[in-house]
Amino acid sequence: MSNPADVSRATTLHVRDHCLCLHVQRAARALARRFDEAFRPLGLTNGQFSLMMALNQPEPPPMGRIAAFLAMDRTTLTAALKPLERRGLVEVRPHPTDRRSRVMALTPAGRALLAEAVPIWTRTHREMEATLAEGEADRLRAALASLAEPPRATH
Amino acid sequence: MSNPADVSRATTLHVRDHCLCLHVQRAARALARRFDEAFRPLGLTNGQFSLMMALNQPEPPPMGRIAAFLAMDRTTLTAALKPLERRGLVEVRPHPTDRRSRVMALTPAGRALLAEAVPIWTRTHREMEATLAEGEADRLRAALASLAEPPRATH
DNA sequence: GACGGAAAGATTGATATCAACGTAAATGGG
DNA sequence: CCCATTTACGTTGATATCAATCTTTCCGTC
Repeated sequence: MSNPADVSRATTLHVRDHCLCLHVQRAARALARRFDEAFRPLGLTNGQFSLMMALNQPEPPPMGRIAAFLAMDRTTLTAALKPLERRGLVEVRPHPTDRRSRVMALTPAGRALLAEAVPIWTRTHREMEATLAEGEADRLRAALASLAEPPRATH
Repeated sequence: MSNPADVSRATTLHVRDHCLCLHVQRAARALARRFDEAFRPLGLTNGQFSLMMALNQPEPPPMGRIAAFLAMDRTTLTAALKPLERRGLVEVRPHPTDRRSRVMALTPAGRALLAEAVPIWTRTHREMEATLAEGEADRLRAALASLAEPPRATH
């Protein structure tokens, strides 16, 4: 039944308990569900909220910059914009000078919906942060940010 | 142009810098890409690796237990099994006594592929953990685990 | 100005994710 | 034993995610 080449029980348990990738994916799914549920009355997901918040700036940003900020593929951003455009919350326009590029901006309806979403975020985030020890949130953010950075070249 | 009801610049920046959900999603995407790339020679994704590792136990577990462990929807697990079944890495069988339930088990080919994947995980994980300060990984895992827990009822 | 490489996105195809709804089986109370 | 409830999954439809590949445009060099 058991082959000597198989992964041992001890190794299995070690990986399960220590894999940061698994821990992060698990937390990502749980948090996504929780915020999705909170935003549901507005018809927004956590990802749509974060994207719209990233677009809420004076100068309409190009797609590449936002994709990098969200650490997502450019093509994922293209797809994520579709439902928001359909609902008239976001507008995509050609870049004024660079014809390769496109810039994104919230519409008035988008800004209005975002304003409704912020109190929900505040409440949900406060509840969530309450499960963490004092000062733990800051440390957590810092650690996640360093993990999200692309691997440094070793030279 | 600017409506008094709009979300202020200060609020926008606060949410962007503090939202744990965003930080976790970002790290999740970055880590997923990194492990996916490492496992690519084997044709595995990080999620498939974690799932197979979770199945690598003496008793074939039922779907619900694994879905809970991975903090994912049961239907997501159903979908995730499809490619692994097609490749003959995992087998799904009816539960021996409970006819509602189904249990999953690695095939010999699945166990063999998992054995190839473990050294890749070890190397990649070591590189990744190196970007964290001493003891930071343990704290990070603990914080993520508490975030991944379902919100406690307040009574 | 032509040309070659780099940059910015789009499209396609595969998998991942979950809510909503539906089905079947176990379970507990009468 | 019967029925209502709970439990365990599946299916469908929508969105999310990324690699691979392609097109268009910009920029620097000659």
